[in-house]
Amino acid sequence: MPLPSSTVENYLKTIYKAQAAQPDRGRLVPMGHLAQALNVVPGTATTMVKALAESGLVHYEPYAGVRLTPAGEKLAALVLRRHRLIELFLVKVLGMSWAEVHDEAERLEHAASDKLIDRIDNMLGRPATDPHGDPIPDSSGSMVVRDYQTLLTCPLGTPVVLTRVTDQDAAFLRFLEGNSLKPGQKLRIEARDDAADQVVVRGKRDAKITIGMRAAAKLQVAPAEPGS
Amino acid sequence: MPLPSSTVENYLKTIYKAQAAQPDRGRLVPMGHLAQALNVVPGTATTMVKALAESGLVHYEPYAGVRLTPAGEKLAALVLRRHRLIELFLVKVLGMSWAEVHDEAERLEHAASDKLIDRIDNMLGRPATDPHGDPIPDSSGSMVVRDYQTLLTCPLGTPVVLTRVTDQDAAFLRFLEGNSLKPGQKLRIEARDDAADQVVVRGKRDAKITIGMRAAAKLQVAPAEPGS
DNA sequence: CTTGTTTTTTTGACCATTCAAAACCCGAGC
DNA sequence: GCTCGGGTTTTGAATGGTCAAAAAAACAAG
Repeated sequence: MPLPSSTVENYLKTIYKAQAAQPDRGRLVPMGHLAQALNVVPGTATTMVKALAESGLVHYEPYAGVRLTPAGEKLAALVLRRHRLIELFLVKVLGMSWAEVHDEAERLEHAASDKLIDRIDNMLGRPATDPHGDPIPDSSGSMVVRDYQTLLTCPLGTPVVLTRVTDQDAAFLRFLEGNSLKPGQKLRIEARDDAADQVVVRGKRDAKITIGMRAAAKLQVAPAEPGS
Repeated sequence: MPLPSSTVENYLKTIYKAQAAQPDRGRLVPMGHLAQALNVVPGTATTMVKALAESGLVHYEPYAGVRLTPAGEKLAALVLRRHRLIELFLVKVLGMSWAEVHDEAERLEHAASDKLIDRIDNMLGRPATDPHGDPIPDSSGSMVVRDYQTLLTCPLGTPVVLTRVTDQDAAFLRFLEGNSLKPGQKLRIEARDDAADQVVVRGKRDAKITIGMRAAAKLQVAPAEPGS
């Protein structure tokens, strides 16, 4: 009943993201994974998750893992909503860099009221995605999840649009920014070489950028609209 | 050494404001007053204040009270800075009402980084006061404290400008807003009647507003600039 | 199966913050 | 000076979140 502490919000958010990241979205998230993502020892995660289960926010199976209940999922989505709207706001309105907004939003997301969030949402024109291309849940906690290809899986040669970057690491984002690799950017894959761990893309003004496969997997793309 | 928790920040801020509110700015703030302002029982305040004294942020005299050290004063001023810049930002940029920004800022002030605050400060043009007319400390923690008259003490008849409202109560602020009593508004005191507990003010477009003396004491004014 | 490794849970402890209530101090008035 | 009462401090306990390390369960082979 009482409003969730920021710790609880962080647990829910982390479980949510872990669930979304694994292939089968309904599978249990192992405790170890959760603990690592939250930077706590496994025992701490166990304790906390049991409390969350107590309040009906997660389903917990000892020695197996944890999964959000519908209630927990909604709460997590609202935290994500706050986080992503704040990120976009910081970039669009305050002119902050793509790379530095994550940490800021990480703290502000627990302090911003629904009223403030709604005002921000409104001011930004009810956006669908944040600066990284991550979808923003609406105020009821539902969002449109789209499955994209990555630079590893998309077809060679055909034009695509960068839609989403699934890594918030500041250094990585700065690298991308330096190469104009931001959501919305049109690209074409020139070559992929497994052995050399290379993906070669043509980006802005046909600039050639070569990245490794692990990085390429973090860049999601959609087929380019023909009419643009 | 570690960054202060929001609890610590709140204690410092409250002591700061209590010191500023009492006639002799260097006097000790009694524990009871502090506890009441923070909504904790006196014993809690004692415990916390002893810890603050331990870390050199306050000077504490048992059974007498507490006062900020220079270090504590600086920290408190920076919290106030964050609070007031956030309030002004919410009003100016997000179009929120004067009356509702206080609570929001109360939480955000503990989550906003220096970088963000500086960006806000910059965007607002390094303002000197917040929406209530409270002065905003600069990034080094110093601010210009000006002593104003109040509607109780200012001369009758002569034009004055409302400069500061020393009460954050939302209902009170809504009342003021409804009567165009916001900082910057030109006023003239028409009459004061101790017995009737009345102060009669001519405000915007000569509208006549009558308020009680306790309220009048919360409205600070400066002599109106002749050239306007 | 039994052994060894990995993961998870349990246990006991700690820190920050808080309250309730008992004990204490101190200045006002007699 | 003594006493009373209000403010203050102490004490003991609770809560939320955490860790370290011991114990237990699950898993993967041989």
